[in-house]
Amino acid sequence: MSTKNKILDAADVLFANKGFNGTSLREITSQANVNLAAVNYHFGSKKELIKAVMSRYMDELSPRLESALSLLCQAERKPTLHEVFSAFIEPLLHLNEFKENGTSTFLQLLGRGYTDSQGFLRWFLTTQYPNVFTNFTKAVNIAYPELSAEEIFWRLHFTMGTIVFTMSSSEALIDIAQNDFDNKLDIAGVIERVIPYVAAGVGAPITKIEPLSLG
Amino acid sequence: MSTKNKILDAADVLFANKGFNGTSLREITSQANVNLAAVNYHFGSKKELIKAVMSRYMDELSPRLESALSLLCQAERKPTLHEVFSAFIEPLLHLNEFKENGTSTFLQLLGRGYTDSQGFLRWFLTTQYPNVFTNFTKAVNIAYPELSAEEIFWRLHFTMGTIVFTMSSSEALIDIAQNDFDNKLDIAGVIERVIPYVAAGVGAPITKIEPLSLG
DNA sequence: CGCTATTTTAAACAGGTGTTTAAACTAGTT
DNA sequence: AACTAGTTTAAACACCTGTTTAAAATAGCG
Repeated sequence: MSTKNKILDAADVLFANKGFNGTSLREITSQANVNLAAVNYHFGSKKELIKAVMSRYMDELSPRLESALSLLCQAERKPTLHEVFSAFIEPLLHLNEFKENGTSTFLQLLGRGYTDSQGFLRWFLTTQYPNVFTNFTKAVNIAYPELSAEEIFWRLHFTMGTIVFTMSSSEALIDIAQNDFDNKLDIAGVIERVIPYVAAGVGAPITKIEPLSLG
Repeated sequence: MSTKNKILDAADVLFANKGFNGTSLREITSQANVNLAAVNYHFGSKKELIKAVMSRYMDELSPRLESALSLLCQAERKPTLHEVFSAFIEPLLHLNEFKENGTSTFLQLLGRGYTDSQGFLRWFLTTQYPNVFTNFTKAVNIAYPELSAEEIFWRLHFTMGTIVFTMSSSEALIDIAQNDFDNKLDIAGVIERVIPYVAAGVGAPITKIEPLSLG
């Protein structure tokens, strides 16, 4: 395997588990059995390495997601919200084929990206892969036309939060759940559970926003 | 103001904005106009300072939340999920009185705590303030008795994710929303919007979990 | 005042960070 | 075999990290 890929693989799991700030280049290079300077030689800087790790996933995910959502939008029958969110399952689980546990690390990394590094990764994703957001918005708009653009904006970000946050701590949560409820489950099981939740959340009836009464 | 409080105030906003790992003691102490060694003198270590910052909020929040939820549980009429989540509003907004911008920083800090520092803060909160979780579970159980304990567990963590994640990036989101939709809003407005979402999510109909079909 | 206990201060500590350098090594090509 | 371009290597760079030290300053009290 090439040095570049060895670095990407090691950085992937370390970033997911310890965050971008929490992972040093020395940890990455020693995990990858590679010289320290190799990161700067092949990627230029740590920041560029972070981008490369994310791009590896996004380049695989983005087109699959786009086609799944546009298929849904072009269908005769209006899709349900549940179907819109289910459209994410196949592209996400496909990441597992091209890399073991790809789904979980990708979603963990996404969560890291939102909280670490003061949002530079959010900037990177929204500018480099804007289609993912616009396609998603379109699909939701078809499934629930009464929702205003602003409501969609907020509810989609709530959904991002639910997914990303859940997945970034999914290992710990699965551990707790298996202890407390004696019920075996994995990432796919968590996804099965979260979809009805976010579908119902996005599909919540529209409530007029009024000033808070703190009775 | 005492040195201890000057440090707590400075650490509060810096931790919220840049994360625990991303904030150095030198940033904190220079922001607080205090000598570097003061942190270790008054708190012992950076880790203890983090705990102190969180405890300041939790000690204020926990009893208010407990009484609000138990009031709801003891009422004759069965509460709705919307009411259960609304019970959080007053205790959360009360944090604003006891410290300026208290609400926003607290939820941001909560978000940091889940992703930074490999979950030591989650351990701290669940062991030091377990009532918050059990009371919440009880209230949801009354409002939606058909939900199994395991389903409640998952949906409450989904809700945590929604809230915490949204609030930890609330500033950025509010900025975007104001640009795109020309609609002034603040933290309270976001809370107004997120409650119908999470109430609908937790109240989603129960779906039999089956093995995924990836057709 | 003088004594004590608490607090503040500047300096140093040992170790970790991302990045750069220049020399060594490894193919591939003529 | 000799030259070249690409890659790897160990060492050093300058800077930042949390923590500790011992001296200086401050406050509280008899």
